[in-house]
Amino acid sequence: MSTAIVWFRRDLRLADNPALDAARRRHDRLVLLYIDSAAELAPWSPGAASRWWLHQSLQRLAEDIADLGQALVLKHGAALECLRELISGCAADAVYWNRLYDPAITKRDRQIKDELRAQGCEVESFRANLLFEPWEIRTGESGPYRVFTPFWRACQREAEIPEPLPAPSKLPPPPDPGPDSLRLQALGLMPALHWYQGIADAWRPGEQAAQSRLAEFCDNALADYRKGRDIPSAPGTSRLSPYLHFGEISPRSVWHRVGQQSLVERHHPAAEAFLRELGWREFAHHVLFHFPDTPAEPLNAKYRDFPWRDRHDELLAAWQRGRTGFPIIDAGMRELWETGWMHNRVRMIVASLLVKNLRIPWTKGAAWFWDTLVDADLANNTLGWQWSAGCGADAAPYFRIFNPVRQGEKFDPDGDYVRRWLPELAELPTRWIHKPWQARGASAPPPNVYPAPVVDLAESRKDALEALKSLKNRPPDQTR
DNA sequence: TGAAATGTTGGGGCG
DNA sequence: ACGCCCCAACATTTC
Repeated sequence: MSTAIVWFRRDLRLADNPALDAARRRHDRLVLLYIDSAAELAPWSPGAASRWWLHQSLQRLAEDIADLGQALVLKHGAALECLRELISGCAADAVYWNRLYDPAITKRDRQIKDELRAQGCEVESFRANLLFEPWEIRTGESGPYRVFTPFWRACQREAEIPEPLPAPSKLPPPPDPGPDSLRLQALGLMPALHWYQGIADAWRPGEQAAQSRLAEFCDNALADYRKGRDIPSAPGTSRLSPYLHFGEISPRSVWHRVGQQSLVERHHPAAEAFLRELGWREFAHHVLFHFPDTPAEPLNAKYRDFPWRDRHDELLAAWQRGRTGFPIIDAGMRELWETGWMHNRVRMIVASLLVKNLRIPWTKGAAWFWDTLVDADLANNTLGWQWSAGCGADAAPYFRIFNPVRQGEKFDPDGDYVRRWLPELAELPTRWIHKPWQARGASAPPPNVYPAPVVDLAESRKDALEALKSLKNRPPDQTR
């Protein structure tokens, strides 16, 4: 009689779960475990919106497991201690988990693996959450990639991506007696105040919802993805990011479902464009794995001395609350606040404004996204912000400064997105919808209804370029 | 996965 | 018929 612990982390699914699959094939008794070990992941323990999602997702997973006659065991505390207690409590022989790649997590997991093996426990980790391991993909000089396109080409030279594993239809029972479990409520993941109604209305966490979201995307939006993905008022993107972050769906499942779409084969331009976004996710994890300091430090070292604005609390607050006076920005920031998510096109626009026009450090934007996004992911968030700030891998050149008016007119031409999130501008004619400060007479929104712009676009753009020039004259570009 | 400044072209109005 | 100007539309350069 042998017992294995399956340690769930951010792989909150039954389908295509290699650790679960191996454990149920090799052992007669299973303990299905989740440990709330957020404290040891500081400063990148999950933010408020992520904790809400995690709570919901754990609830779904526990239900799905209960349907198979098993139970999800919940623990709280340092992971190594929890595992040790459980191993001795149920005489477990093995611990299995699926790998994660955040620096603090890889370090901790390595330690746990060593310690448990030293005490004679079998430990195995599995690839489940990435298509390609960060260490598998190497440049010609066998270093990590820092540019996306050659990285993605190298990935595509790798072997075919295996088909996802089916969900088990039955599971080995728990040991007898089964281990104690905390109640989900006791983890304290749900916010004390009821601010999450908008998020709850916008999302349905869990593995089943992830599968139907994917199917709906493939049926309705995939064919027109290349254009549709840039229109924030339209359902043109997959909205799979939170499901992928928490592992409610695996990238392999997405890869194969998109590749098999009857109308849109793998090499159809629409499928390639979408799968390329999965590629960016891979790239973000690759970069974070090889450059573990990047959540706090620019990859390009010369940006450490960038002349950020000194006192920016008020401007930062205006940006966070969606009170900058630029409709596309404010609409995005309110979509984020209300639903825990923001359309990717708009993420780029709000990031550009914060970093370039307001000259507020990108780490402040990253911190706000970390706390408010339901898909907050250290790899993706870090790459995205460093890309926007121009200091990261394959970054946008610093002089690439988005003009929120132009971007609004280009990607939200009728103002549908702005009107949806800024009801105070609902009556404003389309002509002024992206520049209400130019409206005159009755259609002009009074300043107590909608604020005037917090910066002058032309002037702040010039200042940003000036700041960049001050970097250029610095000693040789020391990238690290 | 930019924007603005500057340069070029070509059609139409008009003396 | 012609040259001139205006300016939109596009292309190129620069940041």
